[in-house]
Amino acid sequence: MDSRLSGVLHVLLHMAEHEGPATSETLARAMSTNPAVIRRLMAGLREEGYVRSAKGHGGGWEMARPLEEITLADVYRALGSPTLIAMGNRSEQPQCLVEQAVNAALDETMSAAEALVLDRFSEVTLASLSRDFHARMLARGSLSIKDTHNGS
Amino acid sequence: MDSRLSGVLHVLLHMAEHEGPATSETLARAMSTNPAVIRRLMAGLREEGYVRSAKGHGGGWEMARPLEEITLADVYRALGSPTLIAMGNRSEQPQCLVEQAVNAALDETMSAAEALVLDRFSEVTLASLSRDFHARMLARGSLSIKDTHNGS
DNA sequence: TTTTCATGTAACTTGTTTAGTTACAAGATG
DNA sequence: CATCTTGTAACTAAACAAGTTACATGAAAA
Repeated sequence: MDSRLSGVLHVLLHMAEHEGPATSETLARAMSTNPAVIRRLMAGLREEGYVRSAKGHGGGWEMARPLEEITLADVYRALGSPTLIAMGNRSEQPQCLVEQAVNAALDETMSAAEALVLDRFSEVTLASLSRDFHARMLARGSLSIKDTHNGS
Repeated sequence: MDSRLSGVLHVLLHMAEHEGPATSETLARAMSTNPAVIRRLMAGLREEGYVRSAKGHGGGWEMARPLEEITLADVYRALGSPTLIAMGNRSEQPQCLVEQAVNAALDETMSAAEALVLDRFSEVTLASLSRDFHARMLARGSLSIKDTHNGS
């Protein structure tokens, strides 16, 4: 199952907590994955201007805009709007009228579900996710993000 | 992409139009696929009692209940409730509080979308799909289902 | 200027899932 | 008993995300 959105949000919040630029290496360790995966995930966000990257000493990744100004819908689009719905039609543009009727019914429902998701995404900012994270940290009694992960 | 629901609905409506039992062979031709695919698709529906199958001469597939009594939700469940949403979490039960916050936000949205789909499915019967199909047939001026497919 | 660090990106491998295919056993009808 | 049809397992093919490896590019430090 596609976990790119989940992954990239995780990365972004870690970045936001990080003092100064965070390298792909650092982020990859926090996510138990590979630096190249981080770079691949972030490519679209960089192009859209949500994050910045720099090469060489002291380089790495930084937020380029405030968390308040970035919604989940922005992040989702920056990933290339990957498929949300797992069920599709057997064929688009079928000649068979039976299949047309089936497609019409399913399309209507799936479009509504997709619209619902995008609506909600557009109403959640990275800042609100960050607030939720800090609330969880208080609830647990952790003082730093470093206490909060052991590889995951 | 998973097109089993689309496929099985297509099969069911063809079956409903068919005089007497329809063989897997016949249905497979109408769907441009293989008889074994039809049998595999229908296995769950047979177990749930929505369709009947018979071996030997004059055998094949028939509806076991009126179209009016079968909803898309019934069919969906008979398929084993395959995944509706294509995006998931990187890991369930993460230790990382960042990931917990991300998961919570995504889960909430995805659950809502899934509930919306299932709600709609439960309100659409095979009979209503069939009515839509017949309306399309009238609109096109076809007199028989046989005019409506050339392999699809 | 040379070394080191870090990103950018392509290519390949792996794992998972659906669809399609083949083959054949089991059972029902003529 | 011959034929038809389902039931099911096993295999292949195609698609796709994720992980991995490798190396070119470019920036900072020594």
